[in-house]
Amino acid sequence: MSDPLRPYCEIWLVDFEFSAEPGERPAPLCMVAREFRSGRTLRIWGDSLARMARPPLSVGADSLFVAYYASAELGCFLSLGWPMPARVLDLFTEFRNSTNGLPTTAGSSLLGALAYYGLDAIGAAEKAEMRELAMRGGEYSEAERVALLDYCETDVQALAKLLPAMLPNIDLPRALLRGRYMAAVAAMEHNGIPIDVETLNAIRGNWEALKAELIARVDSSYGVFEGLSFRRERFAAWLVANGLPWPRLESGELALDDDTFRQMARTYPQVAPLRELRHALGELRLESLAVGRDGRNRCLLSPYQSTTGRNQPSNAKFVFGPSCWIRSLIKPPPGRGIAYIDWSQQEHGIAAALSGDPKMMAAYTSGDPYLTFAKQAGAVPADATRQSHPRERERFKVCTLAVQYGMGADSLACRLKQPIPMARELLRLHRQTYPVFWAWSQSAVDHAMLFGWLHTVFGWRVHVGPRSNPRSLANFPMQANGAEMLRLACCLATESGIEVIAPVHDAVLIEAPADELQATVERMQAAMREASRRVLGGFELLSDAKLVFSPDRYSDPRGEVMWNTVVGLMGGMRTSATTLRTDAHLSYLI
DNA sequence: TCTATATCACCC
DNA sequence: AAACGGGTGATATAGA
Repeated sequence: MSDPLRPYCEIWLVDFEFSAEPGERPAPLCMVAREFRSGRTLRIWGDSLARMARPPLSVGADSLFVAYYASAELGCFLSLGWPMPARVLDLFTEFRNSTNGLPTTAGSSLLGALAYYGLDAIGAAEKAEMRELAMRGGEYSEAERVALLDYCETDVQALAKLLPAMLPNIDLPRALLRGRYMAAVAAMEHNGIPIDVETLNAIRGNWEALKAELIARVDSSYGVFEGLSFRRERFAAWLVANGLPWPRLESGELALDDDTFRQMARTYPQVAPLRELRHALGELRLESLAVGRDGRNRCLLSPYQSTTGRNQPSNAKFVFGPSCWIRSLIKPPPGRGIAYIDWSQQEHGIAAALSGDPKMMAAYTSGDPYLTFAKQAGAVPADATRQSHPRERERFKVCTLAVQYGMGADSLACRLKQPIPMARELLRLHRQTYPVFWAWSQSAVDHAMLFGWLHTVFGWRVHVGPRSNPRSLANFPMQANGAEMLRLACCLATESGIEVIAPVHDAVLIEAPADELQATVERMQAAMREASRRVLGGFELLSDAKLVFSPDRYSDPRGEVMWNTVVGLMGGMRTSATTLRTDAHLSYLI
């Protein structure tokens, strides 16, 4: 059997220990690197690393860089100003890919992978102790340095055992494509997202007071809060006292979701203020947003974490995690600009191209897939526009999105607020209009059931496990190939020097000097077109770009009202406690 | 008092 | 029996 590693002159197994404060770049403490074949081992403490202009190991295309969760090691490379290795094999990613969809007994950590392959490892307790020592930062005694280097070396030894164990099941060319993305991740994490720290701190500092004030004003006529907490029992008592009926969940508990509140507020307007209060209170999570001393939002992007291979950064730490009004905190520094560029109807385009359905491809290419679907189905005349047939367009749009998620007629009817037969008819029209797509979609589910797995065009795999269902399997080719496309676009862009500062599932955020932003956006869009061609066998997806120049801030239309409300209230609280500015959205509250 | 679970809100 | 894909996280309450 041929050795896939033979083309590589050197194979370096690399691990860093580093400290990582929230929002900061990793600060390397030490590095251990071992050449796999010769066993030659480098053990280098941080101060020596910092003096090296280049890595003390070969990183050219004839060498292989092997790590577990390589974005961490490559982040240390970037902190040290070192070039990225040309060939990266990330065993974390490959372990995820080999177990994806199956229940893991010991997680996807290095220890989990060792356990999975029946390899011995140091104890979890010892590992935790050393991680703590590394995270502590500051000065280290000679004994502590030796202990950290020894510990770092145990992880390299683990790599040395893991590599041969995993190699027979690794498709190396595709693994290298996945590893390549870890370098892009390191670059994006290194860059971070510029944040308006002054406003962030103002909101953080005033939020508790604002919450208490809002509750005090509204709850005086309800008495359903205890401190800052809504109490179900108290609300139930209020309902009884006021003679209001209220929907309940199957479990018998009161239904407290916003939709229920909205519907009930129509019949019983007296609950409307309570609804707005609950809505406003539930809107903020800023305490954990990870912003470094340079005012940039940085956190682990957690590549390959989701089943479909998407990144899965912490919603609490990442500025794109919480509700979208928080994004108004994104603000390019003086002299610079940012752009949010997203593929248009990415999953629809993927479904069209990979299924090869000619009508669906035509619908995508038309620029308005939803209205074109309505035309193809004969529901609107050929000269209809989104102005002339807005209702029909909306119905066919919701239907198109519903199909991507495997929605049934009942749920679609509910979403459309239309009778079930109408939803059934829409779904029937979709099947009738796009028979090639449906055959392709069904064949993916059949393949999964027959073989027990599915994979993307570049080999990201999901196994049929206890959490699989026909809808998630049918959705996998669209979402997972979308993730492939984003990863490739991030690779192409970061490698060509574009400052990509965040990936957002079907979009990227980039930054550039203000006078170069327009040109950089065009280069990014070219990279996104190329990525779509590579994934979709030549089919090009379109993208939209939104540019923001300093001193403006990023803003999402869906969050503008809430942002203005919060900033207005904050301004009022700082200047005068009695002259809070009013806003239509929170008119009940203030 | 701590933890597990259910529910809900938000994102693409 | 359930019927909307992939997620994270806060909160309220029940149970140990």
